[in-house]
Amino acid sequence: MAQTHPLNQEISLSVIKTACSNCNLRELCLPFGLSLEELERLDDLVSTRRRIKRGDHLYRAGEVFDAIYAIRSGFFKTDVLLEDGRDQVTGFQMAGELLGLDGISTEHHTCNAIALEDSEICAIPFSRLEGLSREIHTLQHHFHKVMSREIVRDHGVMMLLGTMRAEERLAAFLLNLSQRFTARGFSHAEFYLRMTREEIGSYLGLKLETVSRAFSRFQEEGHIAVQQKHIRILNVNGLKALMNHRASC
Amino acid sequence: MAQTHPLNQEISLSVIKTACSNCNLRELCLPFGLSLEELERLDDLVSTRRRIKRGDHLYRAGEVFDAIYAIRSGFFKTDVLLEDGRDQVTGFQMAGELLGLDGISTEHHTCNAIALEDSEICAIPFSRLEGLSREIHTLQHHFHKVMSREIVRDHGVMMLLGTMRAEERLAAFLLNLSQRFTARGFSHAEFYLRMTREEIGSYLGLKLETVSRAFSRFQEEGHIAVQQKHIRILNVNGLKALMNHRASC
DNA sequence: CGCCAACTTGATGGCTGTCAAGTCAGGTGG
DNA sequence: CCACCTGACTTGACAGCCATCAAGTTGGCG
Repeated sequence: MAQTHPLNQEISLSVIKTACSNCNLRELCLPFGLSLEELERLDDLVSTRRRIKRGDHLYRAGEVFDAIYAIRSGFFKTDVLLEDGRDQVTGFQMAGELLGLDGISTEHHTCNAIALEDSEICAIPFSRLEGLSREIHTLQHHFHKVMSREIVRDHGVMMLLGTMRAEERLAAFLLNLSQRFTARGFSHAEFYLRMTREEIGSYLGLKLETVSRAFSRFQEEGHIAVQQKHIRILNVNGLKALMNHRASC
Repeated sequence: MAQTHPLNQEISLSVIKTACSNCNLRELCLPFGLSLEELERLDDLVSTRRRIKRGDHLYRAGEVFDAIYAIRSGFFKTDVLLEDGRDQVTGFQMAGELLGLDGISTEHHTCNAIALEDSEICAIPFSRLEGLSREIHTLQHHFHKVMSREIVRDHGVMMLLGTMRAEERLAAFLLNLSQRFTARGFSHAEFYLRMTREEIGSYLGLKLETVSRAFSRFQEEGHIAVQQKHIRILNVNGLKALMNHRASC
């Protein structure tokens, strides 16, 4: 029934119609757990797709919210701006993840979503999603889980910002990326960063110089190999040990 | 129809049956926007109430999740523990706010909820809430808003932890508390802290000594009057200016 | 080929953590 | 009722991590 080996790195060219029912990401995304018939009803809803070029906004803080977005391919960041000019990256999102959940609360987006590479998204009109999830229990429950997962993720970031030192934060960041790439069928040990040192620093509550220094240090100690945005993880356990550094102290 | 002046500081003794339909907090809590008939259906669901003594757990990380909790009276903190022993307070919750949303994601609670004073909560079985919100559109939508608001709140905390200095964080914390007390009909300028300096520090990513020093400094500068846990805000604008301190630099 | 953004690396300083000592308030028991 | 005790808090001295400022390097793109 449900495909148990959900992801391939190469996308079959025979897939023309871009719909949830034949999307490679369906096991990571909103359609998780739906029956074939239910999937087709979701397809109707997710008819709008959009390409977003690298550097362009998917939405901006303050804009009226009316849809959430599933990332079909590509890479995004979200950031928040304070009145006084400070800003912070609140997350990096990759294929299969949802964007825009923050907008439900006030019916206006509260952050900016910006593509870090040419990307493709599926727009899901929110009122129609609510309608369908009133009819499809599985969809409703899964959507609630996705929102809850976002809350848990945010708690993890708060933990990171509140209790970890610079190198621990960066180690946690790399391990998190690695794990998410793995879940998408990519190498867990080798990947390209889509974001700048400054964006990483903003996310981790550090300055770009500190991020750069930490990368260099990890390389000196043989945990990773860095060449600009290309990262190879040489010693996963080394990074994990770094992350839990406090345990020994 | 709906009571437009929702909160009184003294609770009428004539209210015996503790149900959403005659709860003083209904405009802050889950019942917001429901009709009388819908309210009664929610009442059936929220039949379980519980008293939690100061210091006791409402739930613990790892326990199976099956209900969310509305705070009827009292004050809670939630905290997360890392494997290596580090922990952090992820939030303080007061009357009318919901606890346990983090548990939906994995069907297990991911944090501890601990009463900071003798409290009373309403347990809301989650599967029944999902059932009812499939039937009552308003309830569904409001619940989504509440979850989304939690995400936005977390982004605010990330901002605070990632970009603000100690005094800015504490100023933001006090202003946030003040605003929430105001919404509940209490004084915006005078309140008792339910939590210790250490808990404040944990929440703000600071050590308790730093919190203490910041309080002293605020007092010296005439922004507040502190006497242990009793806080009087003397100069709201002063605190706001402190919070946006970076603007001038 | 040249420009520019992104990145690396070094030197210095400041904020906040750490360690330590002392104060205060509330609760308990004699 | 008071002395004592304990946890919470305050304050001081010092140190370390990371921010800041600065200069130089790299790589990509027109």
